[in-house]
Amino acid sequence: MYMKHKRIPDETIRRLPLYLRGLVFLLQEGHLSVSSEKFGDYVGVNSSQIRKDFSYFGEFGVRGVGYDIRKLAIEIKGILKLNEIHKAALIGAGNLGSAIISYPGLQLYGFDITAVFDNNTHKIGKKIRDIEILDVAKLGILKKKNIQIGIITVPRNAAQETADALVKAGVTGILNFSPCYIIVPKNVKVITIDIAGYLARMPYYITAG
Amino acid sequence: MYMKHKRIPDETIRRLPLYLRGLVFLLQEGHLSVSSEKFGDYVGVNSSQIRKDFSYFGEFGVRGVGYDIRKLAIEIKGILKLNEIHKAALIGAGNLGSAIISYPGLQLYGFDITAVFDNNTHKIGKKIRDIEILDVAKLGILKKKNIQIGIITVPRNAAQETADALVKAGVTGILNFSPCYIIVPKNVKVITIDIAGYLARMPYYITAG
DNA sequence: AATTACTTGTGCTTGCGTTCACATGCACAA
DNA sequence: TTGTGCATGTGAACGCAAGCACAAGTAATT
Ligand SMILES: NC(=O)c1ccc[n+]([C@@H]2O[C@H](COP(=O)([O-])OP(=O)(O)OC[C@H]3O[C@@H](n4cnc5c(N)ncnc54)[C@H](O)[C@@H]3O)[C@@H](O)[C@H]2O)c1
Ligand SMILES: NC(=O)c1ccc[n+]([C@@H]2O[C@H](COP(=O)([O-])OP(=O)(O)OC[C@H]3O[C@@H](n4cnc5c(N)ncnc54)[C@H](O)[C@@H]3O)[C@@H](O)[C@H]2O)c1
Repeated sequence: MYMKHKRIPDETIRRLPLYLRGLVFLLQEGHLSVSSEKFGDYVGVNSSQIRKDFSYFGEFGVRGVGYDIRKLAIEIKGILKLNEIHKAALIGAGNLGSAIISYPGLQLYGFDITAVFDNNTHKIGKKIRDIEILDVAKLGILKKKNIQIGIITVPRNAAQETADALVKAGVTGILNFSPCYIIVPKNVKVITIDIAGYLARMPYYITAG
Repeated sequence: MYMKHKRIPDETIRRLPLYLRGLVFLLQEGHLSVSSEKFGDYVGVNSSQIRKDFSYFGEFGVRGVGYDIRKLAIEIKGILKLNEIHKAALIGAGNLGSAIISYPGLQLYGFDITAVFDNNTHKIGKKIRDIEILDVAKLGILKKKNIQIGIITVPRNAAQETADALVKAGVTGILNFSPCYIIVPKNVKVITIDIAGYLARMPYYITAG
């Protein structure tokens, strides 16, 4: 893959999964190629923004024609390192955790939740979607299983200790749904999704005055 | 409330719920006042960023002393229009929808999901957390109930039609969990949370090379 | 070969957001 | 009343991101 020497904006990285998803669905709808203009309308991003985002990584389109959807999707998968399956572990098999385990949408990006943990003795040993819930004390097996990604869906007050345990088990990427700031070594990436926080902005936007 | 004439950055609005949450939890831990430095460490934001964010709305602190947590929380609630309870409707009582209905964390910001809809005849009439699931065909009652906020947790291919129905029912703010771009009139605010998209960035960050 | 229609890739401008650095102001003590 | 310590509030500098506008390149037609 041809690579530019420029710094890549983090906002660009943030949009790439959105683009990839859009391309996959366009393919499913029977399209084979698309212009930046049409694609921009489809995913809700300005067309020159899209062209610029791609330009950081190479020249993926054909002037006067547009982009080959299949080819572009492969390029983006490569950039995001989504070419191979990524195994992930989920800690906290509660309401949200169960929903995420059952969510087929993660497959689109090549993710597979292959290990689930909890500390509730009533839940340990049971299964969700054919995956047995394990005792969180056995988190150490992630190293053996070579799992690098952890998803935290435990209550807020258990989030930091869970993160610590994940790091100890060799995890280098954490997706955190608990509404709190988590401290990790700087070689570990944490992405926190604060669902309630998104909703909390709504009244500001929709209330007159 | 004293108001500056400056334009307020959207990123500032995005951080306010985070601040409010941090303040509430600090209060629960017994603190009464906090400095921007300490608070910054607590929520994971640079301290001068915090001071600047507040400065768009007034002078909430005391020089040499810090911020009165209770007072600051009230100010932020006022800015975000979270002083009164906001009723919300949720469409799609599936895995994710059920988790969100059961989530107590929305109360912190004053949200109350008072109406739930689905189109599955097996679900209509049943209850989740004492809330009866209604037929989505009856979405029109939102106008009578004066509900302004809708939460979409239906499958992707039903998201746009659900949004259309919500808009028709008078909703002006939509929190959308479906992985797709939704088109609405410009007096309606849509916030889309693409959970899988967050996870999809992880391999880029944690993979060497 | 020349013309037309179309769309990409990108230099440049503009705008937005973050961080620095310090003057300002408060509290408390001597 | 003066001095010391501390933390806020903000102008100014910096850095990052978005969008414009057009040259460059492709395809199809005459
Ligand atoms: N439910 C939602 O829609 C929602 C929305 C936004 C954020 N969240 C956040 O996600 C997290 C989980 O929410 P939930 O509604 O699924 O809660 P839940 O109580 O249904 O589930 C939490 C699970 O974690 C387990 N657990 C508790 N402590 C543990 C520990 N130390 N180690 C391992 N497992 C442990 C519990 O046994 C339980 O199964 C919370 O932090 C919550 O704030 C939830
Ligand atoms: N489950 C997750 O963890 C998760 C994560 C990220 C995104 N999402 C997204 O959230 C949405 C819901 O996911 P889910 O896992 O809860 O799916 P689900 O299938 O469990 O639930 C969907 C619900 O919507 C109902 N429904 C379908 N069409 C409808 C219509 N036209 N009107 C009203 N109700 C309708 C169904 O009867 C069902 O109860 C999907 O768009 C999914 O992509 C889910």
